[in-house]
Amino acid sequence: MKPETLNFFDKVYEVAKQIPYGRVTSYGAIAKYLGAAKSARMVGYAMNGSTGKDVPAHRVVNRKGLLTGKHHFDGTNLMQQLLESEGVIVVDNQIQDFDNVFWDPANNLLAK
DNA sequence: CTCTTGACTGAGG
DNA sequence: GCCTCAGCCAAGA
Repeated sequence: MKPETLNFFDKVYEVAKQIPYGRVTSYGAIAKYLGAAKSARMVGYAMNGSTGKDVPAHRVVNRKGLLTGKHHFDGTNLMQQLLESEGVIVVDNQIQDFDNVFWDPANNLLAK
């Protein structure tokens, strides 16, 4: 099947599932990997339906490492707790040492 | 079909 | 480094 066979949303889910434990990435990184760097917002929009799809949406944050999507989780601090459970330091909805835990799909699914 | 909204990003001040 | 503006594309009303 061709990549075009998959919907944009499905592609986002597939990439999100590839995020290793204790790592995070940004919407833009995923969007760029999918060839839709201009559609970073669509990634977030797609994640809207990620709940209940085995997609670690808590590992996806904006380029600042800020947990912009935490409001979409059940609890108010659920997203932060999930990240901290994986060894990611989160303070005030923002990931600490972001560059260290950042995971770029284009630099791992391809190069690696 | 048109308008609004949005889990974003980059550029400019 | 922070704030504001504009561009981006898809889905829902």
